[in-house]
Order: sequence, then structure tokens, then C-alpha cells
Amino acid sequence: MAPQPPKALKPRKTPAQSRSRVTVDAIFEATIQVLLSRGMAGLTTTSVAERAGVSVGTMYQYFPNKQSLVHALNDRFLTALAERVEGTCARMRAQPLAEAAEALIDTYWAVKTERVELTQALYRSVAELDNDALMHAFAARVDRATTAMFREAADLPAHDASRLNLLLTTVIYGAVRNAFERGLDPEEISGLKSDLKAMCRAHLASVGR
Amino acid sequence: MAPQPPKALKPRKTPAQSRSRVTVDAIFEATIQVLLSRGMAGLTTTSVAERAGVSVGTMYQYFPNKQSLVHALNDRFLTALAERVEGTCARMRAQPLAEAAEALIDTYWAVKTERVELTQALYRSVAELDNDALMHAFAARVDRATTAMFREAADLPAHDASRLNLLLTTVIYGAVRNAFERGLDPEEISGLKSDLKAMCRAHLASVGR
DNA sequence: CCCAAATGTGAATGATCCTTCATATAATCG
DNA sequence: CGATTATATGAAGGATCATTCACATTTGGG
Repeated sequence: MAPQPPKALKPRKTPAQSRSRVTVDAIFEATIQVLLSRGMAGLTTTSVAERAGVSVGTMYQYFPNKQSLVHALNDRFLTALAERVEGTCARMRAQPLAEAAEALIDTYWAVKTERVELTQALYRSVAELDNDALMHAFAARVDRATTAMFREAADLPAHDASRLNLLLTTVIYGAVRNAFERGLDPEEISGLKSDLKAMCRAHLASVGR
Repeated sequence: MAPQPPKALKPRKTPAQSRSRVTVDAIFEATIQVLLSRGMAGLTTTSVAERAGVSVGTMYQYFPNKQSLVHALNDRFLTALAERVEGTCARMRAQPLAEAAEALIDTYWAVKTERVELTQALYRSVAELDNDALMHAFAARVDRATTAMFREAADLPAHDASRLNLLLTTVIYGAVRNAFERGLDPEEISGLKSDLKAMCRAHLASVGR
């Protein structure tokens, strides 16, 4: 992957009047809808503008290029997700490890369930636009929260916390994503969720004192 | 994701003379190299042809369009992967569950390790070109092999095999993929691998009789 | 009510790139 | 060796799109 000529990703201008705030929101919403209906390949500046009911030029008032639009969308989503995870971690502080792990699974599972297609579309968009930096920043932020949660768990064994964190987060994120990428029926999905919890519990019991 | 006008994905013509077999191989190899060096965005028909040392027209003798080229590449890779997994499953037939699971982990881990960048690039290309059909066919094929392996394990508990298979494969595939997507040092990676094995073992022990 | 700043418009530009086809060269075989 | 088939060439066609910019409209404060 050769380094692309670095493009501006920051918004070009921040809305000042309320009129423009509406516009920017419409653009975001349109981006999501086009992404869902036509996929990343059909996400053209024209299609987004049309759907948003604005002209192409307007888009360029707020986003220097198409890439930055998708970047901003991912940023929004990942920030919301990070906040949710942080909330869970705060709530589960000083709780038993098994409960903490289950809560983490519940949180990710809920986010996925709420917007399966969108999360998948965003995953693809990140891959397509080389927004790895965004993903890594997000991963680091979330890792901080989960590590803290596990470190302060009620029953942390001698086992070190960051190692446990790495295992649990890798397994949980990976499994949740993979679970939804196969086209499973709701039954299988929910069975999988409780089995995943059981698996984490079993492991925690085995490394526990 | 709206259904794209379905494009021909099958090769246009199968090489008859040895000269053309060389050409097709060169095209595949060039595709991999361009994919690795310039990413999916830089994968143009011209760049592939140039790298392969042939003209664009030649490519179109064997592939009806760009999409089919990437499709064929993924097909090749996934078939090889499936064969390897099937090999593992055959070898591990009638072995204890824990051994079977570990062997599966080893197999995926080995494939990933051998060609990290390529597997990641191919993942992206599949997502970008909506080749989900390919992925699902592959998943089904592999599932057949692993389910059989688990079903005939030496120590299968009352627990039904397909449920166990779903959990283990989801966790293993997901975790392996996720493990390599973060930029971990070799130490962390190898630690993660043995922890993942331990986790599977713990779960199997807990559901075991 | 007026004007400077903010916001919106969309045709035109220019670049990229897939794909085709008329033509050329090489292999095969009777 | 001549004819048929296989393979290779690459310039030109044509379509798609991101991006710009000169100009129009709206807003809010003075």
C-alpha cells in the first residue's frame, strides 16, 4: 500500500448559521442512505448531493473532497461507539471479570444489532479509503477503557490485565463481527452470543485463582 | 446494497497453448503485486498489464472485465485455503476436541502469517467488489469440513456438534483476522495465539462431560 | 431597510480508466 | 509450407466522476 498523496480530511468550514447545520446533517444522512442502497461504488458526489437535496457545490463548502465526507461519517460513528464502550467500562468498574466481559459483549452485540448493514458498510468504506489511522485511534481509545475496567476488576488473578484485555477484546470484536457477516438466523445469532459469553466465563474461571 | 447489473465473472477463454498459460500466470502475479504496492484503488487494467509485461488487450482475452480478474484471484486463494483446512480436518478426525480446535487455529494462523498483507488486501477486494457469493461458498465448504471433524471427535459431549462448530469457527476466524488487523508485535501475536488456544480448551473442558 | 458575510448553485472542466477492435504476429498441423 | 487457429497489440472511444468557480440567493446585524 503506497502512501497516497495526503489529502485534507478536515471539514473545510464549520457551519455558523442554523441553515447550514441543517444542510450538513442532510448530507450526512444522505451519505448513509446512499451507502446502504448503492454501496460504496455508488457513492458519488452527485448521488449524495441529490439525495440530500443540495447541490454538489454545497457539499464542497463543508468537505474538501469525497474522502473527507466518508471520513467524517466514520468519525461520528466510531466516536459514538467509543463513548458507549467507555460507558460500559465505567459502569462495570470493580465488578467481577466475568460480568465485565459479558457487559462488553452485550454492548458490541447491541451496536451491531441496531445497525447491521450500516456497520458493515462503514467497515468496507474504511477499508476502501485507507482510513486505518482512524481505526487505530479508535482501537487505542477503546483499549484504554477496557484495560482499565479489567485492571480494576474485583477478581483479577495474578495474570496480568493487559494480556487478558488483549485476548478478550480480540476474541470479542472478532467474533461479533464475524458472527454478523455470515447470514445467520436470529436463533443462531442469539445462541452464539450466549455461547460466546460461556466461553469467556470458562476461560476466566480457568485462569482465575 | 442494490444488485449491480450482473457481470460476467467467468474467464473468457481457457489457455490452450503453453505460451498463454505463462501469460495468465503473469497476469495473476502482476495483480497480486499491484494490489500489494498500490492497493485496490491503484489496481487499474493498465497497471496490471504493464506489470505483467503484456498489453491490456491480452488481459481481456482471458478476463471479460476487471472484476473477474479479482474474482479469479480470490477464487484461487480461497480454494487453496479451503483445501488446507480440509486437510487439517481430515488429519484430526477422531481426535480429541481440544486437539482439533488447536489444529484449526494453527492452520488459520499459519495462512495469515505467511501472507499477512495479501490476505488483508484480498479481504478488502472482496468487500469492494461485492463478491459475497464467493465468500459464502467458501464458508459453507469449510464449515462442512470442520463440522465433520467435530462431530467425529473422540470426546464429543452431549452438546450438539454443529452448535459447537458455529461457536468455535466464529471465534477462531474472527479472532485470527482481528489479531492481525491490529499492528501487534510478534510477541503479542504469539502470546495471543496460545491464549486463544487456552480459551478454547477451557470452554471445551467446561462443556465436556 | 441595507449591505457585508454566509450560504447555495450547477454547468463546465479535466482527469481517469475500462473496454473494444482492427490489425499483427506466432504456433500448429495436415 | 500454406492455411487455420491462437495469441498479442495498443490507440481510440466513450463513460463516469470529482472538483472548481463565477454567479445567485439568503441571512442577520447595524
